[in-house]
Amino acid sequence: MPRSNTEKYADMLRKQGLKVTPQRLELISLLTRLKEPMSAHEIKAKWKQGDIDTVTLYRALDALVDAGIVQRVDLQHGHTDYELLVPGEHHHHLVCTDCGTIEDFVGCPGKNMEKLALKSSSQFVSLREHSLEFFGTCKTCAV
Amino acid sequence: MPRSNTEKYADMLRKQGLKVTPQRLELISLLTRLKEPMSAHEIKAKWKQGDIDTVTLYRALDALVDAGIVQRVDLQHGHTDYELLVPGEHHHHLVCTDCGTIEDFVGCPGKNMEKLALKSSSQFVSLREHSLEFFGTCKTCAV
DNA sequence: CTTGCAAATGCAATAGTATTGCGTTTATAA
DNA sequence: TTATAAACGCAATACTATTGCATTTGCAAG
Repeated sequence: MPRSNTEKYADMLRKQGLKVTPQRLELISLLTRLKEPMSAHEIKAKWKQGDIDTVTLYRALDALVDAGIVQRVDLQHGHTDYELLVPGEHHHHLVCTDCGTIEDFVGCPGKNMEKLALKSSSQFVSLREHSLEFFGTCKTCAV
Repeated sequence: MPRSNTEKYADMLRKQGLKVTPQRLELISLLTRLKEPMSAHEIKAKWKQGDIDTVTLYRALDALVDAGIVQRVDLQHGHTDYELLVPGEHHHHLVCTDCGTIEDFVGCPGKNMEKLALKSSSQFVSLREHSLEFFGTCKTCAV
């Protein structure tokens, strides 16, 4: 990760009152380079600087999620996946149920949908987030 | 559960080549009456006829999901929730992140969204399903 | 109604995911 | 440089879900 990028994320951490630790920086670095949702287990396996404790990893992930730097994703794999949250650029995923291929979907009409959902609701006054994932078949698997 | 309803689901099971067992019927009955997504643990706790083995419950749930009678839902509770799938009436949920209140959202523009997602995709040829849940604050919790 | 058998169940064991408590280390502000 | 709250690492454990196998059962064929 280039120094400028590291500094960018370090600033984001400090702004949230979080300490800048080697573990958190490597975690961000990993997520930046991989650019695909990853489970805690996968992240641990890819760890470069020695090893990271599972608990520390989960706590670091929690912290980054709270700070709005990372988001959780459920791709129906039986565990939570994590990915870097590019500010201002919110996206979802297309998942191939055969081979697991993942493609990003960036054209989500999020605000409109939330408006629609709120309008039809009798109990809710505000919506902050939504999850949206598509499941189907990719070219390669559609014989 | 009225007899006619029981027979309806029994038929659905038989049509899928599945046996009609007391456990599966009580499971469907529970889900029918509760009408809110429930975890396997919650279902087990609500079991009337004696007790159901955890493994049997998970296998029954899997079978019903495969048969298109039940669907899995991820409400970010750290586990899978299950709910009855009313045929032809697909819906999503609004979840209050404070108190856990759940409200159904029925006006999902599913087909349109899938079309949109497919159009923007370079790797996918078909989409079969999607997950969509909203997270926000309900009236009661919005002081 | 009986019977045969594949499907379903129950139990024990275990895998996988995630969290808690606590003593030690470390980032950072004073 | 130092004090301290935050973060870390280790051990233990909780929770969610699955596998293997012996037993039971739904149900179709006779």
